Amino acid sequence: MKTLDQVDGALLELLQKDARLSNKELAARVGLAPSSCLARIQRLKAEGVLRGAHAEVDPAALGIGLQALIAVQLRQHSRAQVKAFWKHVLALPEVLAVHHVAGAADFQVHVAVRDAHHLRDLALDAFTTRPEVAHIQTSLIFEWVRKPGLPNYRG
Amino acid sequence: MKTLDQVDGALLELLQKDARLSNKELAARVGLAPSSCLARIQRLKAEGVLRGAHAEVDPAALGIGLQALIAVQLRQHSRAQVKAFWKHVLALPEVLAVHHVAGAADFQVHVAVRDAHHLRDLALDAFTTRPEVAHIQTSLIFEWVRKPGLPNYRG
DNA sequence: GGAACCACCGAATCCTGTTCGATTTGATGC
DNA sequence: GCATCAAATCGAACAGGATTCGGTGGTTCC
Repeated sequence: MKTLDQVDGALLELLQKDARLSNKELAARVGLAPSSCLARIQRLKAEGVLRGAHAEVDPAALGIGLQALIAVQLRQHSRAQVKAFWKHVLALPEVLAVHHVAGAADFQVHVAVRDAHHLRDLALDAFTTRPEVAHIQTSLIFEWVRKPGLPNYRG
Repeated sequence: MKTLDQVDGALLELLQKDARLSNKELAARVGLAPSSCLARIQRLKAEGVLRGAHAEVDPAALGIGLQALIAVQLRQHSRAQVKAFWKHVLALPEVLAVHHVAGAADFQVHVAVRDAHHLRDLALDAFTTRPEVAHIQTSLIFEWVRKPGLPNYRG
């Protein structure tokens, strides 16, 4: 992977803010001809720097009434248990994100559910009953924000 | 906001997987004419269901060597303190996401930093020294995944 | 100095996005 | 059952963007 220059950084920043910008618009913003801009973006994709783009949707519109963070402690920390739990939890439709962490808990799982009833069922059926799970602690999410884009420590 | 039908759901799902799909392609996938498809998408945007699209970028390419979850406990839970902390933390470039939760901690903050040194400085300078912060606990992230797209509890 | 290389540009072509009027579909009221 | 209205869809036409390609300028390395 070649190192990124200022223009690459600017392109990535723009696309992280709005992935639907046209190539022409992008080119104008960074001061490049559309053809050159396109070449850059194709290179970034080929190198794996640009991994894709995802639309952001209003959770309420999809019937999601509440979200929670579930901190999970496993009984053992064997590779097999970690892998099994990881795979299981990723397959659940309610799960938005999974973090495997070092700390008080082993996993932090972000889930989106219809309502409190749904959350209880999920916690009981998909977490507590799992053999590798020792203990869980559920935290209701009042509000959350994800900043679009990563910080750039190169440019 | 009007209720979403099957086609709306399919469009949202497709766009959450790949926000750069062309209108023509989208139309073909859901079995609509491009013009009708465009009208749908404009309606979804106008209603606030479709909020935007963001590119996904390889963290390593931007010089991000490690990430962490920081659980924060405030001294008091006054509205003023919560708001002050929220605003402060959102302004930090290292912060990817903030969750205001009900549970053992008051906030869960997801941060991305260059290295362990950078993380220590961040914890000390931007968290521990804050007057409203009583206690923090940092968990290193080994690995994490965000599933693209929300579950749809309507369709 | 010269040759190879790289990124860039601008024009030409092809394709897509978008608009608009006509048509169909479905619901409502008589 | 039939007429009426509103909403959604379609297809054609126009405008504009995406993509390709040959040529140019600058840089590096013999």
